[in-house]
Amino acid sequence: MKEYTDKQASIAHFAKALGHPARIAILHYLASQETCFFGEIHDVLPIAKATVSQHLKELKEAGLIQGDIEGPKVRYCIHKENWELARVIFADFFNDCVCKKGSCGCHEEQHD
Amino acid sequence: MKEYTDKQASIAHFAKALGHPARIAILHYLASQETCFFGEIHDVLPIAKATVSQHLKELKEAGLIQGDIEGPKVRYCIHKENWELARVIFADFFNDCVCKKGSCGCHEEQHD
DNA sequence: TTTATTGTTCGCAAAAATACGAACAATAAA
DNA sequence: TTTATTGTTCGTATTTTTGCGAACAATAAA
Repeated sequence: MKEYTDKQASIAHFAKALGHPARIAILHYLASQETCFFGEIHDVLPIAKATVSQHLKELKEAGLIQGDIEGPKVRYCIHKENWELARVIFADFFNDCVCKKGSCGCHEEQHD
Repeated sequence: MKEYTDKQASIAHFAKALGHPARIAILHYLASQETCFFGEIHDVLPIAKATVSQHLKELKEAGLIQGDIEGPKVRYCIHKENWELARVIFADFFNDCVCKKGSCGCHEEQHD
């Protein structure tokens, strides 16, 4: 009956931001390019620019990217510090949540 | 203008399943308990049992947990193989997506 | 100054997610 | 067999997400 912990909320928040293929594609692209203007991101995605802008906004609000205005263009980039934070949070989560051998009775068979 | 890759869809799919604090809390609980019956999970969450059941269904459909019927009860458990798969997928993703020094022009200052 | 270019915001529509109580099915207990 | 326990499914309401075109603001170019 307790509420969720800050940690749980934090993990869920990052995960939610990563929970759409367009946003994953954006992050993949940002990591692969020399430059990362909005227009280029838009060019490699199968969605309208208004939608791209929305996804970028969500990633920015989650802290995963940053956007810098450069003339009439906007240069986007992964936010390194928060990215490292997210990496650690997920790594810890996957480590904490291993179903230790014997911790529950469902190890006999792994069926679905 | 291309569509998303299978990899991108896969990452997003797992992330989406992790994108709610109740589901994170469920996974935390499953990893911490000797037994993991539905009722116990319900007891530690601040939501109705119908909602708990729904979240468990989503986690199961994402492949992250499994449920075994035991008498009138259902014993839930993390699905080890898929859990490892997700762990690797996320670790790779966070490794691939580092904004390499000099890869784009936004390293001078890290403001938001 | 006028005209392009660039990207955000607005307004809206459609779809999906979240949540609940009630009804239900299945097993166990009396 | 009847009753209680356990968890899922159904139906529904509310909210959030996703997506688009059009309008807009800001800078750059002509």
